[in-house]
Amino acid sequence: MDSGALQTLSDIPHMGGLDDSPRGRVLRAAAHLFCAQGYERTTVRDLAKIVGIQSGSLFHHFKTKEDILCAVMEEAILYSYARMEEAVAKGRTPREQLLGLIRAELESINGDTGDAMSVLVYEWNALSAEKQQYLLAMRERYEALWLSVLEDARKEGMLHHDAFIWRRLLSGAIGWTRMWYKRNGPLSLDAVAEMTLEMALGR
Amino acid sequence: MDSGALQTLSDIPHMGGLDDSPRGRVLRAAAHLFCAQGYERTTVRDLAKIVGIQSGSLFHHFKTKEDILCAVMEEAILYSYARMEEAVAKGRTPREQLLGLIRAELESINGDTGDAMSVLVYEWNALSAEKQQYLLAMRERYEALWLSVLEDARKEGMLHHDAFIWRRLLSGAIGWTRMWYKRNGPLSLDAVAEMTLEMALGR
Amino acid sequence: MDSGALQTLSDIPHMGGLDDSPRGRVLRAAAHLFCAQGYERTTVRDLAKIVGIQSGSLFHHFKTKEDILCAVMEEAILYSYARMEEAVAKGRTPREQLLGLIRAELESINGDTGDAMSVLVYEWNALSAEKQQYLLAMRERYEALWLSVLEDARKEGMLHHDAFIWRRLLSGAIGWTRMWYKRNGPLSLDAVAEMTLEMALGR
Amino acid sequence: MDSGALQTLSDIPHMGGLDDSPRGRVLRAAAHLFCAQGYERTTVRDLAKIVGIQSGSLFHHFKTKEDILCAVMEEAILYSYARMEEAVAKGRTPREQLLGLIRAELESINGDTGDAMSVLVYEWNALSAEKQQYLLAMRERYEALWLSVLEDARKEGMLHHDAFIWRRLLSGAIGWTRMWYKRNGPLSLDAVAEMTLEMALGR
DNA sequence: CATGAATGAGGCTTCATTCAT
DNA sequence: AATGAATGAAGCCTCATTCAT
Repeated sequence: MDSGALQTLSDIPHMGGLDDSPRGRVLRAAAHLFCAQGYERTTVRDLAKIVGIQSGSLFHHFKTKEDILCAVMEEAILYSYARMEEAVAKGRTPREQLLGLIRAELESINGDTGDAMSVLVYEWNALSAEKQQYLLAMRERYEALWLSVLEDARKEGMLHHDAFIWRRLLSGAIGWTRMWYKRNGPLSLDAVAEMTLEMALGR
Repeated sequence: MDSGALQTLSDIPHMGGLDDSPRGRVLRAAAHLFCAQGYERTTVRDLAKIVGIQSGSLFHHFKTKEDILCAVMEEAILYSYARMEEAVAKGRTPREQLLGLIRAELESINGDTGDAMSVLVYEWNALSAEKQQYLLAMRERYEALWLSVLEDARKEGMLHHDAFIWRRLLSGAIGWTRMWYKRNGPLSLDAVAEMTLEMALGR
Repeated sequence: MDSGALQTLSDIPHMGGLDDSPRGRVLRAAAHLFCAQGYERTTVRDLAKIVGIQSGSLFHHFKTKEDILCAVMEEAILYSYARMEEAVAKGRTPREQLLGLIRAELESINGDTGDAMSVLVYEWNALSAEKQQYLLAMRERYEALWLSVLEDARKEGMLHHDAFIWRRLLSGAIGWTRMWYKRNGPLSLDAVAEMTLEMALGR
Repeated sequence: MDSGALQTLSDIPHMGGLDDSPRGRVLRAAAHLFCAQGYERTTVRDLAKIVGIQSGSLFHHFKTKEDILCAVMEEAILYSYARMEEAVAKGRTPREQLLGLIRAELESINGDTGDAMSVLVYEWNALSAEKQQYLLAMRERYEALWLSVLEDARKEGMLHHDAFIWRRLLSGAIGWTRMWYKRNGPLSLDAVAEMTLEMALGR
């Protein structure tokens, strides 16, 4: 989270499915900078410098700075959703599916898409109403996947309360891991996933 | 981008222990605007307008805009800490104390200090390193209170894992309530506190 | 019309009723530069330099560069209209009134408001539709004054054609004087006015 | 600011002697856009889009944007001059020649070369001094033709004043027709020419 | 203490022009 | 000839901060 000196692109993890096209390089750098410094505090010159182009050249690929922000968020949602969908498909029981979901979201938040996921949460207000609307549809599909799995779990008696609220408490707990979880520390992401599941289901 | 019309001060909840001095009025308005629009997107003119003074006059009370941000955060920590301390003093068992803590933090985050608490989390990167250092000491005392209560609970066999990690998962879950909890909805804060405790301790 | 090196404000004629307020100084300089170089080719820094302030300071007095253009045009219309109204009031016969009008418009176009009048004609397309609408109301009142005098002349048998068309031919002839009439030349403005009237009425 | 949707080339009148070579197509589009939006407000991308090529390709035909402007003006002068020369040759008396000239210039200004003629007047200042110099020679030849005919008329007692001044008043009146004359209106160009001649010569 | 005009650095964006393909 | 990505200078405007009144 601490930016230090401005890096070059090769120091930034290769996020999601972004290729080495100019567009992909801009989005990777943007996710990193918007997360580390904040959207407003990141200038288009900062961004261009890391990508290795002139600031004016950014505008061949994106019409405005806000479009870049929006594209970063879109990639975050799409890529994370894909990971979650795969996890749900693999799980054989609601418990396995729920663990898979937790594991997938933890991976999205703490892995190579983590910067973009943070930006999605922290810079939401920087978007115009229209762009919020556009992304909201994607976010709803994302949440619907969670709710369907939690609802299954509730029907099997694993949850004693509303699936909505349970998702929200979980969402907060998982999202917050970004603030403290260290990839190279003693704790594996799988272990965090297990503990989170335990917290969710008791025992 | 613009969150509705700019309000006047009397529409903004009377946060914490802030009196009606110029300083108090500025901090209340700042907490509100920084939370609603973000620190960078809030201009000192926006702020002055709500307070009902000219932008130049702000600088008689605070040296810089960043000082205002820092003061908002400081108030948030101090006031929330006081509320938690009181809750712990009232609790007779670790369980009661933990519920009290959860209830107190939920109140801080969703009550009249909620804007300031949000700013504390969302705008942390806007602070210079020195100011972060200054506030970090207060945040550590704040966390220490949580850890001592959780540690007591763990000693009594109520927690099966590290108190640190449990605090972090709880912290995320509680903090995130700001995104979804509605004061005037069907769910009381006490009910949320109970559910959160249940999640933390199982059963 | 040839700008040469950028001048300082004191070299620019003291147009119309503009006082020495910042606003007045900006408008005088703007009329001069917009006329000499064109609106688009005049930068706000050019303008600020002549006024003797920083470019950012312009925006305390006018919200946008376009607002400055609009204000220049407004002053041109209002001031010229006042001059024409006075001339009409003084004339005792349609012939005298018509000569007075011609004389007044020649003065507006070749005198101290000449830059602003040129800008009004040459930079009309630089205005947004809304601002054009706003000024159009003023221009219509301006033209109405001409038409009423020309109509009186026609009723007295001095004109053999439509007043509308006669006004338009006259308007072109008068406006174009800016391209060739030299104040310090051998020809007085009164002489030009006489010749123009003679052209209009024959004999 | 934006004068309706951007058209395609086939909507633009086929000006003067311009063929369908790339050069001719660019000049036709440029005359139209420079007139409708102004030279500075027209981007080379606007221009290329109407022509149906990429903006970079423009520079295979013209070295700079200013060269395009200059070429438009040059075509305007040359074509209009040719039309006037023909009219003079046809006239048998000074009166006929003068009417022919007026008719020819009205046609140039309100016909298919009208855009280019407007550009010649309105965008003169956009040219560098060298290019102005270059075109000035052509304009002088153009004016000389007028003056010789007016001088003949004066010698025959048809004018009571200086031919120079009479040309200037006429030039203004004729040029200004572009602002109000409508081709499809009730008034023919021949009628306007007659009235203008009447104004010039009296009776 | 309050005002509000002025500062001046810096932000986002546009655009004519170039050049490798 | 044509393309279209890239350049880099320059444009308009914003904004925290200062200071004379």
